[in-house]
Amino acid sequence: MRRFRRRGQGQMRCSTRGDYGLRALIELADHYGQGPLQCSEIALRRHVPEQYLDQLLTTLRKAGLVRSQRGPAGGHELARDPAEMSVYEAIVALEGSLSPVTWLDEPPERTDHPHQCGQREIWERIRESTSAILASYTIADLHAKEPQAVAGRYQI
Amino acid sequence: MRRFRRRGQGQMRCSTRGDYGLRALIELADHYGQGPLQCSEIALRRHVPEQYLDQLLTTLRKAGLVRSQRGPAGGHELARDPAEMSVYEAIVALEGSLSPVTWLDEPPERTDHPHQCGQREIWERIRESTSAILASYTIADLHAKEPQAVAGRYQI
DNA sequence: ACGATTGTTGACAGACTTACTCGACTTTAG
DNA sequence: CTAAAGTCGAGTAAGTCTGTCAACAATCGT
Repeated sequence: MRRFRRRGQGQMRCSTRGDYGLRALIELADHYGQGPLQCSEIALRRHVPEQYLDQLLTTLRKAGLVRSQRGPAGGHELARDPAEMSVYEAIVALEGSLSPVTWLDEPPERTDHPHQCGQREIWERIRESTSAILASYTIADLHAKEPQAVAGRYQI
Repeated sequence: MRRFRRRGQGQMRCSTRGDYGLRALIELADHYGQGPLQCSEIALRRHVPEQYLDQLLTTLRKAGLVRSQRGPAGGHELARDPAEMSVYEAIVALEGSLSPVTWLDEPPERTDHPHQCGQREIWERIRESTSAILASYTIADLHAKEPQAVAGRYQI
């Protein structure tokens, strides 16, 4: 016997990427159809570090969720109606695979541990239920639920 | 605009702790009622690093899932019938909170970002469905599903 | 009494991830 | 010309994950 270590709080987590990215999408949903918003303004209003948000917007653009306009008075806007954009798409773009265990994305043959076989079914069910829940919400849903204090302008 | 970085594969993950710990519990279930098993033997048969497994067994013992016997011919055994031990208990003991986002474990008041409010409902539903799935399996279920090749003795 | 085995505690290391920041240069559009 | 986004490449501070190593105590069978 040797030792053990304190446990942090949680596995299966969503990082700040998902959180910040969703905040940006909600802010964009708030301005949908009213022209592009600049990264700096989104960052200011949603309390996200600007240069970090920049990376996230690039990710979202490459995933086709956001369109960007260069030049003065340019900025970012939603590529589609927020009611047609699921939270699932956003989270997958921002966070990557939803697999709770890394080996779940690989075929069972490549998993060299027959000792964990019984587990595969469990984690697959969890992944599916997680996906289904995320897919059942749209960006518009989140936008609609947000408190008015935040929907107002420039709450610092 | 600045840059962004390659994304790894996945958030919301279960680490090797959960995997290894479950393997150990399955092995113990295989010997349930036949006296204690030593850490070294479990490690050998389930291909888990021995000293790491040691920590995990300590964690499982403190959570009341495993009983340990000191002295020669000592070892570890399941504290209860594997059919009465849920995978949920094991994973919570091994991995900690099941919250997909850290702030979910804190009360909404303490969450100082009203910008993420709409998200709380989503992540809570995911946590609940994950818990329900894990709670619906027992260690005995996993043990029963395991291929015979593994259930045999000393496959190296 | 001896030896095998677990219990407890503390330190540490290497690889990776997360959350960022900074700088330099390019492209687009008013 | 300038304001904005696009692209590329570095780097950092902190934390986590997966372990290893060492010392010492407690328990039990022989």
